[in-house]
Amino acid sequence: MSDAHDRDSGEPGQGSARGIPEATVARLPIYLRALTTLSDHGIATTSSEDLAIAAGVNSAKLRKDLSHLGSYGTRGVGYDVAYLRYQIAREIGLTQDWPVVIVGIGNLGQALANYSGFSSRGFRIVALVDADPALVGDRLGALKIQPLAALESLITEHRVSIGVITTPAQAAQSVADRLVARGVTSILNFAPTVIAVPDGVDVRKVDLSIELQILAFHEQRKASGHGSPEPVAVESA
Amino acid sequence: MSDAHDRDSGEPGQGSARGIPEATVARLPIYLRALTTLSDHGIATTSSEDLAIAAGVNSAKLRKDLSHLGSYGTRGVGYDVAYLRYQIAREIGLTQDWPVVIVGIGNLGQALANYSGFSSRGFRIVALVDADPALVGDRLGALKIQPLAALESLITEHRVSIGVITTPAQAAQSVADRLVARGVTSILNFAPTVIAVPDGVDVRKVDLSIELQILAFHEQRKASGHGSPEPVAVESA
DNA sequence: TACTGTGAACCAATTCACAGCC
DNA sequence: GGCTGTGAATTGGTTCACAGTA
Repeated sequence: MSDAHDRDSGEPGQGSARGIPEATVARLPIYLRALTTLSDHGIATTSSEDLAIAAGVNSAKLRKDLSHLGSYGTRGVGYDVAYLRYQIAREIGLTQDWPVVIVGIGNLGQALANYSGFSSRGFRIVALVDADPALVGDRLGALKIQPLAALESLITEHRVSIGVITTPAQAAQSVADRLVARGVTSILNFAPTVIAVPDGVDVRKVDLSIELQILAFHEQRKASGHGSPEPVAVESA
Repeated sequence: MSDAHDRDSGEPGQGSARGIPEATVARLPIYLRALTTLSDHGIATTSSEDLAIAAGVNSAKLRKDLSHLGSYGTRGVGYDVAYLRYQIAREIGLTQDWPVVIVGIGNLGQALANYSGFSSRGFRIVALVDADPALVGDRLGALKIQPLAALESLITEHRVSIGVITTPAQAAQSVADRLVARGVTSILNFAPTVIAVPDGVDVRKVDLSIELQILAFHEQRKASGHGSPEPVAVESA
């Protein structure tokens, strides 16, 4: 996948107890979401087959993924929804609280600040920072936008370990440097540029226009009949 | 892993001329962006080594990726920035115009509607649609927000082939069904739910809270010394 | 000489298929 | 009987290392 996100650091060759493959880690949140939905619908038990459908993967992959966490199912029966949900949440680390700072309060930063999907999952946005003096002091929900100069003290004050960068591309590296210098070790980067960080710091990037470009590539292929004129139905959806 | 997106349809076993691996496709937009940056800085020629650094990958991967498109470099010299840029843009399909509709004009939908990164790359947002009567009629840039009932006619009128869903989760499937019924074959889904589509339709999903959860997982690992107490420097950044 | 393009080797992820258990 | 958990097989992707060439 694609995402194919790049994960470079982290001891790859360690044969220790807990070596959950990166591809599995990326799917755990999806399983968690599916389990929450099932739970909301009053479903108490599920099978790998049903859960896989709810998560949009195949059941073999789901079982293999879950097997990396432990044996939380019952052969012949399936999985207890609430129990499995808790185990995955714990594995991801959602049973604790993660203070987050958002740097760059443009349209996207505002959208993220208001996004309920964060707060409902243990992420607490504790500070909003922007370089534009015209924005500083504005309220957004319960938070006031702070000047960029306050970044360092805010990180320390709120013990922030995850930073979100929603600045223009040209500002992103400098913001990343300042986050890292103050001890932030995880960065979610929405700025359309590559940022360099020292080893031990995790960066995930989301580039909205890249996603559209990937779609455009496939769309172009479909438009020009480059082999089979009709989309062939290989496997059912 | 990218992100590890799932790509299911599309003839996988076709031995035709053009079988570009999905992982490569996902990186082409990154190379394109890096080339544009180099070009903006007045750089006319580059090597796989320099371009790889600008794109945040290693040079062997870059060369292998480019080799799938053809031989656009010169041994002993490198790549012509403008030429390679054009070739990649053409491969992705950015030399043509892609009309896009955005459904769901909440915070995120608005952010996307205003995002300049789309328009600058051949994506033209031709319609904004929302189910909330209170929003309908509002202007956003050059566009008026239209009622959900207008979705079908807008798709036809503007020949839309790419749809962006930024609705709440519960509305996403119904919107997807309507898009697909009118001939949309590529969907970018921001709603935090799995949507089912028939074979031949491409869906890419972006879930902002999932990205944070993946970071949280690694952050948790770093916090509890689970093997090596200090982050080990394996390779330089 | 310096750099690309690519077979070969390696590694990660997915899928298959069935043993093991309730 | 029905479902999980997992070795084995397969597929896809990355990295190595060097032959080929301007």
